[in-house]
Amino acid sequence: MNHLFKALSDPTRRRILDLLKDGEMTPGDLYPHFDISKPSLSHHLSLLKQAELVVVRRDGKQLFYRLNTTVLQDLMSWTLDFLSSEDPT
Amino acid sequence: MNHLFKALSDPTRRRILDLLKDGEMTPGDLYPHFDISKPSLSHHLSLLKQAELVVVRRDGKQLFYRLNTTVLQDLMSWTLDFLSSEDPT
DNA sequence: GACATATTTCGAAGATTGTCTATATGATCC
DNA sequence: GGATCATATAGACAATCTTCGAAATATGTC
Repeated sequence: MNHLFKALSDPTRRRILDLLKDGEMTPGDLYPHFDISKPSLSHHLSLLKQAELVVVRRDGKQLFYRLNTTVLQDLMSWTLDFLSSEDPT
Repeated sequence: MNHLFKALSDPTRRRILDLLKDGEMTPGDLYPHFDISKPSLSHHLSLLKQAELVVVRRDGKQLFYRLNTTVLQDLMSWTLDFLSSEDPT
């Protein structure tokens, strides 16, 4: 769970996730959307992968990153747990 | 939104929120649950307040911190946005 | 006003993070 | 096998974050 929150705490990484909403993308596709170097982008993708927010597949030379919504469901549960515990004192 | 994610990215702060689920608490109440100094705890509370995850009221010498679930509803919306955009290609 | 209690703010040390350039890996093509 | 393209890893540096002890603020009591 800590990996997840750490991964989400950076704006660049959240923007990556936003872009992946429309379907899988390669680092090469993502790169022009950011003002950072390719290694930096790669590093962000690595953290997202560690947090299991994305999954990767390889096709030839390219890697395709795709959203993994499983962990986001965990985030939903985590959040709901607070909303349901609200004490209307 | 960035303040929110940054605030949630620390385990100590998430634990504070957990403790506040059962109702409002003072820094003095929270302190024995952690292995950090009072200034550190105070700092975490300050970040949670900045992120609007908690609200504070004073009664005499004591400050009472309480969960503010409004922002957590925003987090829910943010998360749901991903789950609904899942593309079953 | 002097003192005690509850909590925060200040200033600095150490750890973690984001970024870069340079180099390495993996896959394809000739 | 060598060249090339796509991407990752290594190592270094600056910025940010967490933490602390010391000092400051706010409230209440005598």
